[in-house]
Order: sequence, then C-alpha cells, then structure tokens
Amino acid sequence: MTQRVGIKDVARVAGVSAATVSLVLNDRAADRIPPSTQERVRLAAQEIGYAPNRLARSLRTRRTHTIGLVSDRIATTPYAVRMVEAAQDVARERGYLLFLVNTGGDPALERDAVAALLDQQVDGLVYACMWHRVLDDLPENLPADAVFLDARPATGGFPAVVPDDRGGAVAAVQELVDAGHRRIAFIDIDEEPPPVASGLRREGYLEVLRRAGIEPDPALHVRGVSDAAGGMAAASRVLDLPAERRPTALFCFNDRIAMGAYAAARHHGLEIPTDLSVVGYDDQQLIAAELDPGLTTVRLPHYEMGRWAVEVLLGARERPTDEDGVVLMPCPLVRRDSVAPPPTREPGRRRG
Amino acid sequence: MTQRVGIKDVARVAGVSAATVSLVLNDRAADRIPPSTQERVRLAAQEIGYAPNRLARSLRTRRTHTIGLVSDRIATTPYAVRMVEAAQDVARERGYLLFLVNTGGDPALERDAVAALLDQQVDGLVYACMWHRVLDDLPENLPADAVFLDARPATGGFPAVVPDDRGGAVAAVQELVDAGHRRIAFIDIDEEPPPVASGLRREGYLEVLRRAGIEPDPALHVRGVSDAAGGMAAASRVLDLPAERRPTALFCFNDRIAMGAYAAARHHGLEIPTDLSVVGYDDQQLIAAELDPGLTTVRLPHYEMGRWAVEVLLGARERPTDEDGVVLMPCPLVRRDSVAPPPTREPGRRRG
DNA sequence: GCACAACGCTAAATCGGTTTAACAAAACGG
DNA sequence: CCGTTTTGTTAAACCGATTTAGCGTTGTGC
Repeated sequence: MTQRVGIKDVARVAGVSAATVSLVLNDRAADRIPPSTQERVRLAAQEIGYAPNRLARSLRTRRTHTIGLVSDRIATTPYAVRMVEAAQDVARERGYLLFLVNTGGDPALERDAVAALLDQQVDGLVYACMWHRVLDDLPENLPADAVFLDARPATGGFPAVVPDDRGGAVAAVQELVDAGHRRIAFIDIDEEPPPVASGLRREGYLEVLRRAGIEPDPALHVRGVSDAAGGMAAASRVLDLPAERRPTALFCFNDRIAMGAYAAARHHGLEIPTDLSVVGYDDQQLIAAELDPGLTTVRLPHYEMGRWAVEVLLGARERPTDEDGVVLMPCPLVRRDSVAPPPTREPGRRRG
Repeated sequence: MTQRVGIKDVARVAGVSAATVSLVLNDRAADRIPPSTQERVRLAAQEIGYAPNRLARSLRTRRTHTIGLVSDRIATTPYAVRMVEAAQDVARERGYLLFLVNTGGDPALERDAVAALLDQQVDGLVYACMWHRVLDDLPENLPADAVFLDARPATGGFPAVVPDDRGGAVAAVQELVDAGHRRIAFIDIDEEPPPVASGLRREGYLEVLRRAGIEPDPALHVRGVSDAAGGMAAASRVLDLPAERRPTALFCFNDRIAMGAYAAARHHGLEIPTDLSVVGYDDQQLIAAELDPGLTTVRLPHYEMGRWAVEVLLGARERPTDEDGVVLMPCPLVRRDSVAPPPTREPGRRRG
C-alpha cells in the first residue's frame, strides 16, 4: 500500500517544479503554461504511473470527496439494500467514495460513527434507516448539512426523503376497487408502537374506501405478526368470516404477510386470483415475483430515495423548499397476477 | 464540515506546545511528561472538544485506518449482504472505517475502484463476490495484500475464503439418507457456465450416494432456471416419473428452487414432508423460514466469511498456510420441518 | 563549585500535495 | 535603448497532525 511515486518524481522526470506539475495536472494551467510543457508533464506522469495521494490533496483543499452513510441496519438486512446501491452509484458517478457504517440503531454507536466520519473530514453525511421512521432524537453531533434517507427528524430542519406510503396504499386499494371489489380487508402488522408506514397505509386504505363510498368494516382490519405465519393467521381470521361478510380481496401490509395470505387462501380452498385477490407492499424480489401466481404489490422506491439523498447532499439536486424539508417518493404499483374481479358466484371448492 | 478546533488550539489553552499535546493525547508521553501536565492537556482537549483531523494524522503516519471493500454486487443484492455487515463489524471493532464500492462486475469500474481506494491510501482491500467464484483475471492494480471473499483467484497467491459447498451438500444429502431415503433427486440450476457451487454441490451429493451404496440415477439429476418457476418445472419432471423411479426426497440447489419444488409437490398432491422430503441451500431468510413447512436447508456462512476476510486483512487472524491460501468455511445444516422418513406406502392423495 | 544526568518541554522537519506571490527572461512600446 | 508587460516558472507557505533532535533548567555526585 505504499505510495511509490510522488509529485516530485514527476517534476524531476519532466524537468519542472512540483508546482508546475500540480498546475498542469489540475488544469489550472489554462494559458499560463505552454502546451509543450503541459505535454511533457502529462507524459512524465503517465510514464511513471503517478497518482496523487488524496490525503495530501484533501488536507490542503479541505475537500475529501468522500461521504458517509450511517444507517441503523440497511447494510445488514436484505430489505433496503438498494438504497445503499443507489448511494454508491451516485457517489461513484460524481467522483466520491462512500464510507458505510452500520450502527444497529445503537445511539452510542451512532454518535461514534458520526464522530469518526467527521474526523475523517467527510464532505457530507447521510443518515439512513431501514424502515420509514420519524426520529425523535438524533445524534447531537450530526452536522447541519446531513440528509435523511427513509427517515425524517420529528423536528424537521433537514432535507429528508421517505416513501409515500399513503399514496402507495391508495394505488393498491384503488386497483382492487377498480377490479370491482367492495369488501377489501387490510391485513396490517401487529407492532408496538405501530410503524409510521402502518398508519399511513391505513389512511390510504380508508381514503379509497371513502371515495368509493364503501363503509369500512372494522372486522376487515386485522393485525398479525409480520411474517408468513402471522400473515396466514391474520388472513385466516377474515376468511373465516361468514360468506356475506368475507372479503373478496386482501390488502396486505407487506409481501411476507401476503405470502401467508396465499397459504391461508390455499387452506380455505380459495384460488388466487379467481376466488380471492391479494395485493402486497414492498415488492420484495424473493417473494413477490416468486409466488404463484405472481403477487401484485407496491414497490418501495429504495433506489430512487437513495439517489435523491446523495444527490441532494452533493448539491446535484436542489433541496426541498418545503417547510420541513421532507420529500415523499412515489411508490409505484407493480401489477402481476394476483388481482382479478371478485367471483360472481359462491367460490367453488376446486382442488388446491 | 469545517474542522473547528485544532491541536494548536488545545496547545494554547493548555499553555504548552502542539508537540506536547500530540505526545500526551497519543500516550507517547509515558514518563517523559509529568502527570500534572498531561492532566492539563487532556482537560483542555476535552473542554474545547478537540478531535484530531485524521487526514493530517494519516498523512504523517502513513496509516489511514480505512479499508476498502470492492464487490461485484453484494451491496446491491439482498443475497449476500451479511458479508458486508460482517466486514463492517470487524472494521468498527478494530477502529477502522470501511469504504464500500460496487462495480457490478465491470472490469473497468473494478480497476477504477481499486485505483481510487489506493489513492485514498486505504490500509487494505477486500475483493468480494456475491457468489462463490473462481476468478481468471483480476484487476491488475490489485495490491499484493488484498484478501478475497467468496471468491478465489484461479492462480492462487492471495488469502481467500469461500463456502465449503461440497461439505454443505454432503450434510444435506446425508440428512436425507439418514432419514431413510434412497431415491434422492438433485434439482440443479441450469446456467452456462455452471457456477462453481453447482459442481461442488453435485460432488457432495454423489459422494453421499456412493458412501451409502446408492447407485445414482441420471434421471434424478435435473436442471432448471434458478427461480421458483424454474424449480417447479424441474421438480415436476422428477415427480412425474413412474412411481418406482420417483424420488422420495429432493436436494435443491438453492432455496428459490426449493420454493418451486414446494409448489410442484402441491400440484402433485404430495405433502411435505410426509410424502416428499425437501432440502434447500442458502438459508435465505425470506424464503426458508417463511415456507410452510419450514425448509430444512444449508446455510451459507456469509457472516463468518466476511469476518474472516477482514480479520485476515487486518492481521487479527493468521493467513492460511495452505498452498493456495484458500479457506473453506463450513456450511451448517439448518433443520426445519421439510425432512421426514420416506412414506412406507404409496403416497396417499390427501387434500393439498 | 563544577561536570554531568535527568527532566520537561519544544522547535523544526515531515507527510505530499495545492496555491500564492514573485522572480527571471523575453517581448513589446515608444 | 530603456521601461513596461507578458510569459513561463518556481520558491515558499500552507493544510494539521506526528516525530525527532535538542535546548534550557534543575538536581546530583564528588
């Protein structure tokens, strides 16, 4: 890892001073230095394979061209990994290198991570969460120009980007209403405190019902543990309802719940989408695309959010003018094969 | 991001020179400087909130306490993300910061990434792949002390860690043999060229059969596209065999294929594990644990490999003495509920 | 009272670049 | 031919720390 050739080696070979080399190689030469000399310097640099020591350069210029991404768990879980990818992509495109730190949500580690990154003189910091969160307390050493990703400080004051969970839910439920469904259950997750996304998606769900003139049935809003087993149990509860109250469609809080709903449907002898329509949320590749039939779901715009955050951080995109600086990233509906019109007759008991 | 207080500010407040401050704060003072002065310096540093500029320090000491992780896609896919987590954990534990770069496998980008990291004077480099790979050509500017993660150069010469795919397959198939199965199919993946893991797992499969005195039936080795649909198609082919040739157990190349195998079993009216046992590979959380019944599978030791790589890189663990420097990380069997003894009678057609 | 050692501390060099101010030589204007 | 610009280049300061060599003062031994 030892830096072999330095600027003065280039200078020696080209027969000029280090200052000249620096000027030429940074294109600060403009018209001060004749093309002949420039050529000579560049050739020398090329020849001996010179690459500037960025530490030295950064020390002087006070810009490191590095940014830090501190997250609770993104780099840890398969869930929101594309936010990291996006951040990385933007960083690379703009000539930046990305420091990645995972804190697991531990405030002490968070503080240390921020401090370590600042000591490294990073040019900017992104604070990211795995799930859409509203943060009550932040690391107190967070620089004023940090950007939030998939999270926003309760107090505002920082640029932040979060998914438009409400809008996504509207799209999902509207899809069901448009297919002709009137009895639509919401299979929510059972967590305390309820995640931000839960409340927002419920709002979207209720809004569509209201607009469609459908009276929400409290029995159709159930909660389950956020995994396939929980989804199956919760879905079973609504599918067990007497025929006239039973839903013809399920809006699931996420794809894992939807996976459980598929199982519940099977156990009830219902075929998807003929007898029962299902919509999920998250568009988890390993689930939504692999289920049979493919799950219609709402995609979380992780990549787009990741890009947004770093672009704003690097000044490549203008900060939101919005009062609290929060941007809602749209969650597009991904149509697959789990939605169909409701059955016209009593669902038949076909072979599962 | 401007570094406010510097070492000379501390010096001024404490009434000593910058040299003394450095000595004290780096514990190089030992007995040269009396406790009273040391105390004074530390207090001053504390008071004005001094944190050293690591760039300046690194420039002088020639150690940056940063490492680079360049990978084809790990940070991009949900698949092997725990390798990054592990790398991050070890880095943090030992006071290092981690640069993450994703190249998508593009050789030009790889070269640039390595160059950029070296220009940043990283103390070490990990070259990681998402899947177990044998690399024919490496970035030519890779430093000699790089470490390979989930990959190994064909030519050897670098420390490298890869999963013991063969051993994992042995454990998986042995589990089936121990349960009493004799007709065990291998649902392989259909890729050209076949991934390293495919060959190794097949070897393990064949070895167990041989040891158990079971003649391998070529009809029981099928290939399918590596997703649930492909797995379903491939599994169907062996399940369609006449009763006496039909397998009672399936060893699937990965969990996605196994997911498809579950669907195929359903379509054939077979219940898992009563009528058909299934073992997967990878232990993908979103699949293996969520399937019903839970999938017995082999876990890829991503976390352990990630730790190993960075520990070796940082000298916290001794390099393999092995000729080619490759370490095989064991893949433990994860028992869930998809394995049972083979049915004694003709499998009945229960309700699916 | 003097040589010498120990103590406590610091000036200055250094890492490898960037940047500014200025100098020498050439060109130009009158 | 002399004063002034312009041109081409560089010496030196600087970024903020670490590290080495050494300086002044006090203490010790004889």
